[in-house]
Amino acid sequence: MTLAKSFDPKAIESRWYARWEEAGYFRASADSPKPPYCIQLPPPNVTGTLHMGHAFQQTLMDALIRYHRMRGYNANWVMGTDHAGIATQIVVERQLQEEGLTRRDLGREKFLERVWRWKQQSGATITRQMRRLGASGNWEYADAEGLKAGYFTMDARMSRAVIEVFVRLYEEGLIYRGKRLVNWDPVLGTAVSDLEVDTEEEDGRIWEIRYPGEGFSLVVATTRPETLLGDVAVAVHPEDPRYAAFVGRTVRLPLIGRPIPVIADPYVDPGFGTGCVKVTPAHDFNDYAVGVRHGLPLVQILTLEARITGGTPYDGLERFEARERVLADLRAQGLLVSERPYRLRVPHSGRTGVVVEPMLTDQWFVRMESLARPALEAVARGEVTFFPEHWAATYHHWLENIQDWCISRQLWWGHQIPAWYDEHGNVYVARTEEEARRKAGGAALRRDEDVLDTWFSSALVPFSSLGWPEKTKDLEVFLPSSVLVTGFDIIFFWVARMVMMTLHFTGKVPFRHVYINAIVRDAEGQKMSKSKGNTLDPLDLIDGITLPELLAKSTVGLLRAEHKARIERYIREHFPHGIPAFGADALRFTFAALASFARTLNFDLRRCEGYRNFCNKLWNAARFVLMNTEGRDCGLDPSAPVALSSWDRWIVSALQRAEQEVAEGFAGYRFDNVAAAIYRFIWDEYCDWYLEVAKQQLATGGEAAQRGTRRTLVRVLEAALRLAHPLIPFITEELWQHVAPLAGAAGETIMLAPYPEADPSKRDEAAEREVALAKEVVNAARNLRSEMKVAPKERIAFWITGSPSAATATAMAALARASELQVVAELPASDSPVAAAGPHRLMARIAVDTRAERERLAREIARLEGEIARARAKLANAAFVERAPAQVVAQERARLAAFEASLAQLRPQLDRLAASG
RNA sequence: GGGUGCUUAGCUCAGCGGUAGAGCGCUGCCCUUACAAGGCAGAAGUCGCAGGUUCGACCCCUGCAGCACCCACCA
Repeated sequence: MTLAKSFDPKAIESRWYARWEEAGYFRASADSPKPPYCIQLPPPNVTGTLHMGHAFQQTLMDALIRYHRMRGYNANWVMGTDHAGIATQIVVERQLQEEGLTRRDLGREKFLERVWRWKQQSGATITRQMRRLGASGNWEYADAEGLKAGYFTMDARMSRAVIEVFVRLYEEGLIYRGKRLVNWDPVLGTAVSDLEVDTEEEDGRIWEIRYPGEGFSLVVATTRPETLLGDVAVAVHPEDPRYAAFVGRTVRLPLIGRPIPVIADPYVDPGFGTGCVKVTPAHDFNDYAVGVRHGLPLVQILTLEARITGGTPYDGLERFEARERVLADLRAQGLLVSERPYRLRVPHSGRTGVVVEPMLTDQWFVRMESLARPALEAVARGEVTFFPEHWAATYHHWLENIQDWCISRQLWWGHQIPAWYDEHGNVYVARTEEEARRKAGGAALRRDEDVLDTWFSSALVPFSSLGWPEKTKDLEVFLPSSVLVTGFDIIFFWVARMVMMTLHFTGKVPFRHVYINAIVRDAEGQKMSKSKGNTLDPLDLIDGITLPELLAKSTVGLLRAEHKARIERYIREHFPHGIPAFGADALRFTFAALASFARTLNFDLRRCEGYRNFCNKLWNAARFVLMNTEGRDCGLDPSAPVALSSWDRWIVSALQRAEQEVAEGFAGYRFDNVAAAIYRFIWDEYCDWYLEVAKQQLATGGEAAQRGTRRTLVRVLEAALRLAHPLIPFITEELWQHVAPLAGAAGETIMLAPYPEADPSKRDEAAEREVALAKEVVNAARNLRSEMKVAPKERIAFWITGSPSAATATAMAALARASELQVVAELPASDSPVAAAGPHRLMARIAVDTRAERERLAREIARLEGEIARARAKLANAAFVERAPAQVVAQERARLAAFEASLAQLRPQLDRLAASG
């Protein structure tokens, strides 16, 4: 069967994934005798869609999984999806909003039904997209819901582990409940953790306000004048002489008239502002600490919706409105001393972007200190290793300064906290309501309404996905997993917490390696964002998309209509013809090629196009090989004589080198090096040199030589396909099916074929040297042809000195279009163009364009003279000769000699041309 | 205020104490029966700046500049 002239990714990809999955190639089991290799997928949001970051990360994971599977490991890629509490709830609430409803209109039960429905309906999207990418995940593993999507963090099994962990931590005193100041998102109406708050610098204002006392007054500086309603003191530094006399006295709170004390606290920086600080313990983290130290009361002046409350004249006003009213009133009363522009840091909710408010509420916390210590030690001891290693410093820094983790969220979508209260407010933490009731002695109980932070369940994934709290064999075999592949943005959210929780509950680290992948940006290094229009959908890169379709999908559902024109402009400029279909393999190869240890990855469509071309190159190379080997003797019969040329031995040797490079690349998570080694081997060596030489060998070689060439062609190609399979699974499978039988390789899929390992015994230094020289001669000949403007098709004869090898002769005929290679002791005295290549001197037997040749020679001579001057200067330096390693000095001498020999040949030729011309 | 990373060809990026590299782009010539998504040849970089170490620095050290990001309670 013959292959199409160019490869069609769509046709190939649709064929293979379903077959692989149905055949069960992705499965792994704890009962396998093979050594385990396990990766936990960072579970994507169940209702989400695949973006470039996912596609990148998953490509690398799949490459690792396929690589190890082929190497004989029991490769288990544990799949799953995350319920993503806040994100998912927001989406569904937005849907309700369009119907004019709120979640409270529905009530908790109905609302949750609605979220589950949305989850069922959209949950397949992202796993379907992952399949398009070729992700060979173990979909059936931990698949409690029977959806072939792995676990879901809220499925029965995972939920059980969450409850168990919560109860145990509570019983150990590591979870506690308390009224604390927490970051509050007034739009979502929930607490968020420190990590979910993004502090941004903004242009704002700072005001100075006078607080009058008896016979004196103090001026405080503030960026939030409305909070003075909740002030309970004015603080000064204990050693500030300006204010020492007033400490212990009282000032009156402007607008309110409440008397508040002047206190001394070292927290105050006397050098900043006026040196007086208003203290609002109920609405500021620092002031809270001050309040605690001084036993000050808490005056709450904001509702959970961030409106003023507390019996002030401003009650009911929204906080920013209240600010303006307070300022106006202060101004009216002459208490506003100054107003200046000011750069300030404003905390925003990572989810809604709204300004968060420190709010005094009852919340659940995890005590982190004792959990953090072992997690630090595990990394310090090298039980967990970061790639690139500098990320360990980030990890350490956070864990060393860790704060208690607020885990309760005032949401409905999530794991409801397993705590019940009796009518007296006593709390009973239990696995079930029954158990709680027993503990409460049968009292009537009410369950805590809050749910857990999504990251709480995520932190348990390394063991909960393996069946914990049962003592399963999976836990023994697949924990710790081999490597975690994830982004640096969730080192705190997820990585550190997994290490802490897994160590605490299993005594094992969750994973041995952490590979921190780069963040995907656009080609110009800009963050991808929908409002810029520079996002790329991995599926569009795979399938292609027309300009109108791209415009339509990029501008649909925009939050701000005014962005539309800008986005359209961006897209028309950057994707004037839409996006061609590159196919999953090209996309994957691009990701791998760009995956160096840099922290950003600028995704360039042109790179993707280049690697699509690479796939096409591979396709056509296979086509050529099949055309020349199918139905012919490929040397499978061991009794038939096989003759191997230096070129045949060389390509096998080069393959070993490539295999070695690939192995090193994978071992160090240098996917860019893996991709480069494969690319270079297939394109630069196999296609550009070996295939061309093979044509010659097949055309002119004897029976045994042809057999040897065919055998080498198919065998090397077959191995190269296996070598490339982890990066480009679809095309390699398609081609392998055709090529493998000719190479004598058996098996129903390349996926399970053994991965090629470098075999030192197949290295052939002699062949490599011979071919290197042959290439040099060919290059020199090609250069002569090109410089002398010989027509590409024209065959010309060459003279050559020295004793060219058979490899050189073959290559000259195949690649330099030499009609004849005449070996001579000395080049004839002729004006014909001359070049030097290693020990050889080469002369093209053509009528010369004297001027062009003189110019060419002069250029070449100048280059040689430059090299010679540099080498001589180096060798003339006594210090260099004495102190540099002998090998380096010898190498320098050899270079000099080679340059001089070449020069000695070219200079007389130039003289001769000068004389004759 | 701490901390991390980056600065190499037009663009995107590798690199290494001993001859500056790749992909894309660019120039010229070729529709040579595997591939024009291709072939061949070629141009192109004082490796951010200034010092230092060294026989030798793009690489190691110090300082500086610029860019990016992370953390942090200065009202």
